[in-house]
Parts: sequence; structure tokens; C-alpha cells
Amino acid sequence: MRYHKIPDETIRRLPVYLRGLQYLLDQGRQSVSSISLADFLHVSAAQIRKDFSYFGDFGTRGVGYDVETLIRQIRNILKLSDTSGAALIGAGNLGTALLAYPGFRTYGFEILAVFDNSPAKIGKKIGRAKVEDIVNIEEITRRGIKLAIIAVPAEAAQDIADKLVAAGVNGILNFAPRFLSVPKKVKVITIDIAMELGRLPYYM
Amino acid sequence: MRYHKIPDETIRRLPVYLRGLQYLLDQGRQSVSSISLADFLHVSAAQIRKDFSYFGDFGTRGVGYDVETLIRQIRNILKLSDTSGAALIGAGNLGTALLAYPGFRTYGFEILAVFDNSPAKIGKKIGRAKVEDIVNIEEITRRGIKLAIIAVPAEAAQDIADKLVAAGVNGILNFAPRFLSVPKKVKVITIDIAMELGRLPYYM
DNA sequence: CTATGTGAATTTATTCACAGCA
DNA sequence: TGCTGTGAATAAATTCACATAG
Repeated sequence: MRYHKIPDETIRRLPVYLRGLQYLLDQGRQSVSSISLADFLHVSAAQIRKDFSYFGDFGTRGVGYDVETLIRQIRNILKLSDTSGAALIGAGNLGTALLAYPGFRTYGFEILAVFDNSPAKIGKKIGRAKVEDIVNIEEITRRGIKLAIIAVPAEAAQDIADKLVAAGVNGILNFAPRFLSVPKKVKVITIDIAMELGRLPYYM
Repeated sequence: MRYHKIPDETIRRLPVYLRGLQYLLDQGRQSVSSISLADFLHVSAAQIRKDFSYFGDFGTRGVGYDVETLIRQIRNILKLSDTSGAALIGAGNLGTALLAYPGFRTYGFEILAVFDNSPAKIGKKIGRAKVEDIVNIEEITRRGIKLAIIAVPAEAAQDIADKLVAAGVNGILNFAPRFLSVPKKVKVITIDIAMELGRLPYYM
């Protein structure tokens, strides 16, 4: 395969493929063609083949893709191969919901630490995690955590982001409706619920 | 202005512009140029001008855009002009977090009804809303609610979606990690948290 | 002189269509 | 034969660059 810059859109789709394949694997499916995977995931077959082709020859002509192998390959590309720990900042309703969210495990994430600034919450257990005081946020450095989830009010988000960066985090999943300023080496993905909802009426 | 098909990407950006403009308005800003808005929102100025140009001539050459007028225009385009009611299905942690989410108001949404199937929750008040029994879901027809938010476990999501469609809903914001099959006239936007998180390590 | 609005140029992403391998 | 892998063709989105209006 010749060199090609990998489209961002391709990376965005890989987790979608991964979930679909995981589902097929759970169903006992051994191999899958681009056409049947495409049908299942509501994307085009050519898209799937092209996306995979950027990374190598994963399939077998005349047969299709081996589900288990393909899952492993995608996990490698996305660097989900080994479980990595994440810290959750904010133990409110959203934080609590995230702690209970089953989706993280699929992607090899485990929330290892939870921080909050409310005395009422510090020390309490939520699920398996005990809420720690936000002033000890640099603890994440010692524990080698590189990834954090921000679930605090918008006003506090930038301050928390600064502290996380200082503590060595290089990936942030941000649920606060704010643009976060961080150094280039740190990747932020913001999930802004209202922003998604905002375009819904247009299509209705 | 000649006819142009409006790119989906433009629609996706309008809520981003809207939030930025709202912020500027709160700061007392009266008018804004594409360049300063672009700086503020971290997009390109040409993009902003092109996006707006699809809908008409909103600006004044040599001056810029009137913030208040522009907000009104975007709200019109997105059909956010009058507050519309929404139903929330699922009163778990996520549902509770969504009820407390301040972002909805900005976009003219108000959660008017909350449904759940858990006897422990039915009848309880969460914030201003009283949780109703999911078996009475068709109540939303009577109340003229056209928009719903699904915050139930993945397994239950499709069943709920079917019921919502039957009740006349034509827009769904889906938080369950499942593809929802609905008639073409119904618009679904799925926010899949794990899917966003899944591509974060790739960039780290 | 400033900043919009917009065709044209460019870049990016998707789809087509088919050669080539199992 | 069946399905992948991939250049070539097409479509979509972004950026450029400038004429034009205030």
C-alpha cells in the first residue's frame, strides 16, 4: 500500500466500525464482507474498504474480513490495545452517569479516579470509586493517568483543563459547553449536548 | 443571492456561531466582524462569511454583523424561534443530569415531561418535573410534544423510539449507543459518548 | 478604507468501477 | 466466482482573492 494521509473522517468512523464488529463477534460471526458490514452500519461498502485500505490489507479477496482480526487491527490503530486509566473531574449527575456508563469498557477505558470540590461529595463512594478532593488533582500525575473527563460547570472548565495539563494529561473529553485553550500536544474532544440539539429542529 | 444547496456542515456550525454570538451579546457587544468572530470561535473568517451568505446578506460592508440581528437570523434558520417542549425518556443519572443541563434553554428547549419505567422513580419529582409512567407515553401526543430525548439503556432504545414515533414525535436526541431505525420524516441525532472517546487515544 | 459577499481555485472526502487475488 | 484493494472520477467543503458596497 502506498502512502496516503489518513482522512480525519476515517478516524471518526473507526470506532463506529469497532462497535459494529464487536456486536457481530458477540453474535458468533467469524467473518464479514464489506457489503454486509456496510448494510449493518448504514454506510457504504466502498467507504469501509477504502477506510481499511489506508492501514493495510486486512481482508481476504473473495471472502471478506475476519471479525476478530479486524477488531484487533482497529484497536491497534486507535491505540485502544491496552486498558488505560482515566480521571473524572466532577461528580455531579453527569459525572455519576458517566461512571455508570458501560460504553467506556468497550474502548479500554477505566475511570480510576474521581475528583470534586464539594465537601458533601468528597470521601463518598460512587460505584467503585471514592470521590477525592479536587485540590489533590496532581495525584493523577503520580498515578500516571494521561486522560481525563471534564464534567464540571462551564465556568470551571478552563481552570480544570489548565490543572489537568499541568498534571501531565494529554487527552481530555470535555462535557462543559466551553472551548478549552490547551497546548497543541493535548487533544480535546468536546461533547456539547445543546449544540447537537440545536440543529435538530432544522431537520424536523 | 443565487440558489445554493446548504452544506450539512454549515448547519452543524450554526449552533456554534449562535453560542458565540450569545456570549458576545452578554458582554454588551453590538456588532462583530467575521474576522473577530472567527478568532473567537477558532474557525476561519471566510467560512463564517460563506456560511451566512447561503441565507442572505446579513452583514454591512465595511462594518460587520449586528450581533442581535444575527442571533435572530440564526435562530430563525434553525427554527429555534419559539420555545418548544421536549419529553425526556429515562430518569436515571443521565436523565437527571440532562434535566439540570442549562444549555437547553439557550436553544429554546424546555423539558416538559419525564418518563421512566421504574416504580421507584414514577411519581417522584426531579427538579420541576414529575416522573410519569412510561406506559402513558402517548400523553406526549395530547400535549403536542414533537421532540424527545432518549436516555435509556441501549436495549430499550429502539422500542422507545418506535413508541415515540407512534406518538407523533419527529425529532429525537438519542443518548443510547444504538442505531435507531425510524421513518425518514423523523430526524435522529445520536450522541454516543464512547464513540467520541474511542478516537481520543489516536490523537494523544 | 474596511469588511462583506461570492465566483474560482483548491483541498478533502466519497463513490465508481474494475483489475487482481483467493 | 466473490470480494478486496485502489486508481480515477466525482462530489463536497473550504479557502482564496477581489470586486463591490457602505
